[in-house]
Amino acid sequence: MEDTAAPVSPREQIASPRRAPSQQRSRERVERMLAAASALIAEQGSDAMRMGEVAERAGVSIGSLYQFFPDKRAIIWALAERYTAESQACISAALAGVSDAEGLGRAFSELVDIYYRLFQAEPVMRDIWSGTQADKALRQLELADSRANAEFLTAVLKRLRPAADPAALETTAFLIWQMGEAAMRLAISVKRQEGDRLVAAYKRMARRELLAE
Amino acid sequence: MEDTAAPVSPREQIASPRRAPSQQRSRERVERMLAAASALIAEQGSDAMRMGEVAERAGVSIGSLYQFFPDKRAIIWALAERYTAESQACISAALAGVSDAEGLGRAFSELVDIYYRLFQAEPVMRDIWSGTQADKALRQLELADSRANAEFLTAVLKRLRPAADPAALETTAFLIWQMGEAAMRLAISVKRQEGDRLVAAYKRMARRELLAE
DNA sequence: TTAAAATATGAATAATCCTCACATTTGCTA
DNA sequence: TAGCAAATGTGAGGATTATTCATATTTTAA
Repeated sequence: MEDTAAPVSPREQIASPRRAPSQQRSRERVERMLAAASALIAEQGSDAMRMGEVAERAGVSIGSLYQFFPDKRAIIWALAERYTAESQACISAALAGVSDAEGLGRAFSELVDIYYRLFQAEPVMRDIWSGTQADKALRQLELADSRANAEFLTAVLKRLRPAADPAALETTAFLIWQMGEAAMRLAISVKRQEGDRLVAAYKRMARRELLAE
Repeated sequence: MEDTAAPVSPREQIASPRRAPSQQRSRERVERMLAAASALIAEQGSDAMRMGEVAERAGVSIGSLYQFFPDKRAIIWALAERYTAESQACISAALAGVSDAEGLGRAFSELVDIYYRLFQAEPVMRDIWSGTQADKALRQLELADSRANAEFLTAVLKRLRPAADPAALETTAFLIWQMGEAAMRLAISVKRQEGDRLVAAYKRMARRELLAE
């Protein structure tokens, strides 16, 4: 009745990759697909997003959608990748010029504010990073992104505390980063006022850890 | 073609509740269903868990499964509820007798260790709390659980620092708790050694926040 | 001009969740 | 104990949706 001897779970199979659009026409259509997906995720969440609806709203056939995205997750991944690229640039810029403890404190505080506002304003980003735990590929992307972001922080810390154990600084930066994301996620899922207080508390904790010691 | 005027997204509809098993026979069968679900989640994750497979492994028909669980999420919720009940008892016990800062430090440290070991040892628990973001009902359960756990911590803090603003203490406790869960999730998704260091770093940060100030 | 490559299409396939009409078992009362 | 109502058991089939594929069209490049 079932598969006679399936070596892997069907859900784990990796979809065959698709060609990247090479012509102007298809590049535009892919953009429309991503825009449609983004809008639908904002409206209903990525779980409720239907492939047929994405195609319809983008004005393409369902077949065209699958011409460029091997499966549903690939669309979400593509959107996620854009967000990571954007935010990394922003973080890198914010931390690049930091040269003393005071500067770090200020830059970090601003960064948290920016991220918090971003989380509040971007339902798509929120949705994608929420689903991160369920999807291995997405989880890897998020971890890689988090590590990259932590890297910027680590670089600053190494500059400020040359004597400290580099591995410990890396751990600290990575943890602070991940906790920040957790704090944001928590903050947006409770009442606004409590959310603000949670983010403020996180900021205080993180700054204490970053500056002291 | 589509629904003519669907007032709610079909995915958001809440499944009709089911009768609780009242006879000995059915209670045993429900136990078997939960055990089967648990085993399958441990093997493949809750997303890959198939209702048909749960029924088959439990030795019941698919219809019987739906007799007691309105939908797939309900099974996962039932398992989640058991874990929360168990862990709350454990946390309450660990923090109940704390009366001074040193005791809090010790109790908290032990609690983190216990949780970390639990996370490492229980793939089902891990899986369920991971999927928490995607499922509104589960997310609510997790938040409620987290609040309840933070409550124990808050109670201790209020005892130790009667002068402090109670709302601030609550926020602190809640945040520390959620961050702990984030740290655990992170720790188990990286190499063991790095995970250990991350948990240790979290412990240090959290203790500093709990004891100082 | 024309053949090859790229792209477009949507009916058909496949995998699953879940329902429902009907069968069986249990608990209870006369 | 007979007999009935409630509880429980069953699995074929309805419904939804991701994904494929044979085929048609458009673009590129020689």
